[in-house]
Amino acid sequence: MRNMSDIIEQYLKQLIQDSGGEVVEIKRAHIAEKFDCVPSQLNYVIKTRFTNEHGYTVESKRGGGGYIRITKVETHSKTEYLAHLKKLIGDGVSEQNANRLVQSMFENEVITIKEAKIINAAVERETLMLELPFRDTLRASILRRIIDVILYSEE
Amino acid sequence: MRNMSDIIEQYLKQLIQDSGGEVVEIKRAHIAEKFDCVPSQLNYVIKTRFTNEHGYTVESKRGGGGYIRITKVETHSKTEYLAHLKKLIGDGVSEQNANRLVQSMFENEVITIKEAKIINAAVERETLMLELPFRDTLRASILRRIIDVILYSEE
DNA sequence: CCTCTTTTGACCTTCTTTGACTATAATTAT
DNA sequence: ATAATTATAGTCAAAGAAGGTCAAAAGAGG
Repeated sequence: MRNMSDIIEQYLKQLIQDSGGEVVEIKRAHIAEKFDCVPSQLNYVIKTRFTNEHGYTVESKRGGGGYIRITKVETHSKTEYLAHLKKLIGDGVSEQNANRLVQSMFENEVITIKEAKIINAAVERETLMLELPFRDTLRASILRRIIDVILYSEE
Repeated sequence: MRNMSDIIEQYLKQLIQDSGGEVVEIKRAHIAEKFDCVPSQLNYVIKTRFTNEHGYTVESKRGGGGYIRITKVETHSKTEYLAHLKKLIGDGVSEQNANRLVQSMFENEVITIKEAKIINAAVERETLMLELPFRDTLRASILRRIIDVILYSEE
């Protein structure tokens, strides 16, 4: 793969899978050493690839016996999961976060890849042709409506 | 041969063929060096010879480990039909006409019922929260973008 | 000549990597 | 108990590594 951050991302996701698909607990320094990078790179990876929008929760503790725990958000109940996403969207959402949400929905098999592309296209910056902050508001509105539709058509 | 852009075009198409005829991933700077031209020439080549209309999709990423990926898309039989729809949409479209278009796409099996619902949700009056005539303009923009991804993301 | 296409380069934006400095928790020494 | 030390993790900004944009200059064709 292309770069260290991507590699570490994959590694962590594998760890989650291997441990039952829900959670993983790591030592920051340990992973950093394994991949021969600075510890703070782990923070970067987490901040860009394991956000709420991506469907993860991260907890950590400093000091002796410290750790970083990454938990995958429960998606067994599609209803709750989608309600959760709607909450994250709120009244406004950036394109970056929107993409993360869509990615998460795809990974959780709520939508297909084609649906993901359609949704992303609908909320792209260029498509929405508006200035901030209206653009983020509109994007949120569109996404919330789409999620509603997905909720309906599941039943 | 005639000029650098044509040569690079041929080279890239050859690369796609050699790798199974579907996709190629390059480093812009690397190709530029190979042909002893400025990196931005690659952008020119891509913009003039690997467009959607030519049957290609281009994705890219900046920063460390960056790349440009060119994917060849089978131009399926629906191409003309969708181009026609885009023309109909033009710079503005009412909700009613939008719904008709979406319905038509569904009936022509260009999209699934769920995709139809998603698209309709995205362009609803309520969702778009704008006054006329901006609303119709925005709706047109969204629909045109969506048709593009439908056209060029097939299979 | 005039127009269209190609070539170039300066400047911009985005993403990643790195490291110095900070914050917090546990352990050990006083 | 309290203080000092050690072990972790977090933050933030600078440096580095790509790719993107745009318009001027150069070239090709009619």
